[in-house]
Amino acid sequence: MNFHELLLCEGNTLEKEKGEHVFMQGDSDKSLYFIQTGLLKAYYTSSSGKEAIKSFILPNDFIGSLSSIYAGQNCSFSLVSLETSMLVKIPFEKIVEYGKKDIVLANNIIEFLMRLTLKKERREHEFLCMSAEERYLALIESTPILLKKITQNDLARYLGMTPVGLSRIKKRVQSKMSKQGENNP
Amino acid sequence: MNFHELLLCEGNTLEKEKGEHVFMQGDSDKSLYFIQTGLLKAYYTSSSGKEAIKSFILPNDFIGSLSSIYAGQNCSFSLVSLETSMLVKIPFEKIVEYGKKDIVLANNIIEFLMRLTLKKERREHEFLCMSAEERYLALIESTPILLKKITQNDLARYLGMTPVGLSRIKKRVQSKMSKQGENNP
DNA sequence: CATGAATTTTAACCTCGGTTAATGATTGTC
DNA sequence: GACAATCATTAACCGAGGTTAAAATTCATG
Repeated sequence: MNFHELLLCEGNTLEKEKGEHVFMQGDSDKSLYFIQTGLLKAYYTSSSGKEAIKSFILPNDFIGSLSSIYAGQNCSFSLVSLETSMLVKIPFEKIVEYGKKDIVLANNIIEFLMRLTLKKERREHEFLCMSAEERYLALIESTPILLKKITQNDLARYLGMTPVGLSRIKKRVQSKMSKQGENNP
Repeated sequence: MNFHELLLCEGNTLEKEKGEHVFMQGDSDKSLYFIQTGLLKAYYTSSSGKEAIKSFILPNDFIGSLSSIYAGQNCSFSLVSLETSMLVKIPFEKIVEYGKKDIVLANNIIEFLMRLTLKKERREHEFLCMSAEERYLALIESTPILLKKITQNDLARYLGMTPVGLSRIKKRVQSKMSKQGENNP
């Protein structure tokens, strides 16, 4: 059995309208969600009420709170739908259970975790080595599709800055671009 | 077979003196390293020559470059020994090969990857939601042992700031602490 | 112990991005 | 089409931390 087959036989499909939450920070939710269509955002809310966006989740991505699933704590972030989205929900327990019996599935899970780790490493690298402006430029390069679907507000909170800061950076970048376009002496 | 047994039968032990590199950014190295004793640091070097520290590796940790192992690229960071260290090196290919045949090992790998992902998530959370000062305080709480073994320079580069900045923060924190110690009116 | 090298601290100056608040632009809704 | 609501831009001010360079401290090694 592979991951996809497991989803079909053990998963439940659910639909979330724009603005509906799948779970909230502080909840206990030991499920994994597979996104079929739509767009979601995973975000932290700090004690002072500020929002920081962990990730956007696109079709064919998975999402779930590892700290709830694995570390025995509550969800460290909230998950909300930005567009009407179709999800498949599956208890993580089921995955572990089948993974213990089925080696093909176990290797699917390994694949999936490796890809996830690689993604997290890239993000770590960006925060460690790049300025806010560089992170913005890198995102334009790597995921231009996302830019069309999300607000500037959300984009800023994903890049680790405020919407005001991002607006300033955009302006700065544009003026650099136009200078680059001029005939250089 | 479990992870530990695989290391015994397929791994090679090697010793690295302080200052010796295991691999350099840009190399191709598709091995996983298990640290028995000692201390290592994994760090990025930016195009402008600046260093940012990805992680410190302590006994019983694993380290390897996922981008080389898995993404078919070169190592995105360098790995250097900070103290004389004993490592066990194993080609990642071997792990995959055995993981395809042995379900106990496959589940060991899943365990290991989950723990790694959880660690990366915590670090992502710190960069997204905390100031440099808060990250410093959090590290004092969570890993005081590390503070005794590494230089301020390395600590700063791990927290995403300069040694000068860290020195300033330390001073600020100390003055706060001493104020807290006074009799509050 | 003495010397030099590395590490840490301090100071002066500067830049980037946060904060607050006002102003425009867009969007949705009745 | 008018209104509110949300979103984006702009401006003024501020503070955290970067940069550079010098001074102080610690460490290593002959």
